Amino acid sequence: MSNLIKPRTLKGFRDYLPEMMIPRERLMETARNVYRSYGFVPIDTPALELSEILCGKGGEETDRQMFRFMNGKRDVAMRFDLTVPLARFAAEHGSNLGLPFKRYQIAPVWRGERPQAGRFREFVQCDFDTIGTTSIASDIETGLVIFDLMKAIGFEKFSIRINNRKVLNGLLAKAGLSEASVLVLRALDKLPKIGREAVAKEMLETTDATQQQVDEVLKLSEVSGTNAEVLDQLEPLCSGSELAQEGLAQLRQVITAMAAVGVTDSNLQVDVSIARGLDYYTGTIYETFLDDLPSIGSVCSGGRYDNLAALYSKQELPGIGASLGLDRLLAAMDQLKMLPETRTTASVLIAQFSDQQLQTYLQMAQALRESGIATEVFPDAKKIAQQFKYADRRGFDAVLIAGDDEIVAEKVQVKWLADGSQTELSSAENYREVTQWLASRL
RNA sequence: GUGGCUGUAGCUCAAUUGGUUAGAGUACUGGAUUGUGAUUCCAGGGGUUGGGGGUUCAAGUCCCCUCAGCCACCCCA
Repeated sequence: MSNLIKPRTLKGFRDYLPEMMIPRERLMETARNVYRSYGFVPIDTPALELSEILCGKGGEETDRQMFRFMNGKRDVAMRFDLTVPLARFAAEHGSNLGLPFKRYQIAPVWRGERPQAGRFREFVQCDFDTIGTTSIASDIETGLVIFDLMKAIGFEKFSIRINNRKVLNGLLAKAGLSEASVLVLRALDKLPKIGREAVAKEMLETTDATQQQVDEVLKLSEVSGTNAEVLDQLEPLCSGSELAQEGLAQLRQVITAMAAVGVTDSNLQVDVSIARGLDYYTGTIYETFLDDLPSIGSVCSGGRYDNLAALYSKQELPGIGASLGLDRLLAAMDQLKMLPETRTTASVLIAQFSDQQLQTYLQMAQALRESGIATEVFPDAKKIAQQFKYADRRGFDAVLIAGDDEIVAEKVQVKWLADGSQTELSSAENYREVTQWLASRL
């Protein structure tokens, strides 16, 4: 009869072991560095907010499936994204921020959705947004940040899909389908997945559109080819709609500018079917898929919005931003076996021969750390074979060996684990030779 | 939130038509090898078969509930 509590985590919530957490922290650092390289500044906001802030006046939280509960008499909820809190933040601190304002925020969010591969109830988003400007330069920059981010993480084969809501909205208006735009776009979004026929069927079933109107919209499904070709094919479709033409021109500008900086068709594709994302997107929209694992979904999406803080402020706040799904990306990298099996944060292990020499080892370790080399001293004077095994399993780069013989001779043996080579170096001058040798190879 | 599939050592999997003390590989710990890691050999620890209930002389195998994972919706990172 056991009254122990069974240790377990809630559905969609997970623990992160070192082999997962080490690359996870590295990803966050990479994102941070890329954002900073464009001048984005960090902010943070609370995990918990008043429900009315997160779901608006009507309290229509049905879609978002957020974690919501009463805290005494307060109706509160956990944030489900970082964009809504940014809107509140901007409205609250607007006058102090100065515009344009570029911020990044790397933080966990919570959604009560049913989990699946790459979909969790708690996951970290890495958001970056530029608010207070409608310039197309921000649209371009957003695409470049996504590109840099993916490259910096180590991806070559990825596709940033780009579209413009104005093209879509213009064409819908032209076809007389503005009323049903949400439903029509939702169906259109499934085009690559379920095909033209199924999309047409869904549109006819969920809206009161006529066959003719549906055919009109689905002319979009016929465009194909390179970005230049797609843009040219869209030209006649957009004629007659000022809005659509404006969107098309913006699309062209972004594509051209990104190409000028080296982002080519292999990583950036115009995709007229992408429409999703929150309802508030009004211009350029981005989604990013991994060519080797498209089923995991978009790992980085975003877009332009006209008025972010409409719920909280009378001041109009246009902007554009996107969000990297860190945990989804990590799940994808895990599936693609892209994660190193490193289980150490130090690169050098100092073997311990006898506890009599512990001080020597500590001094040695300190000397290495002072030159920026993360070093671990093995805690027990165990058999040397076991200490090597430990170093090998954890993924250390090198083992330092200093037994009585070496210490007397003022020498240190450095064994490089990758190739098994061993070098004897002097321990004089506070291990200068050792630190230099290591620094040159790490 | 709706519908479906799955669940056996840390991991990958076994276990005749329900039939005795649930096995193997690998990983882990120690030894062979008292100063050298991916080889070899030996030994050891680790499972109330996700949890609970039911049917049966007998359940890892069948039924129900629950929890978790996965898939399709929904939605989205």
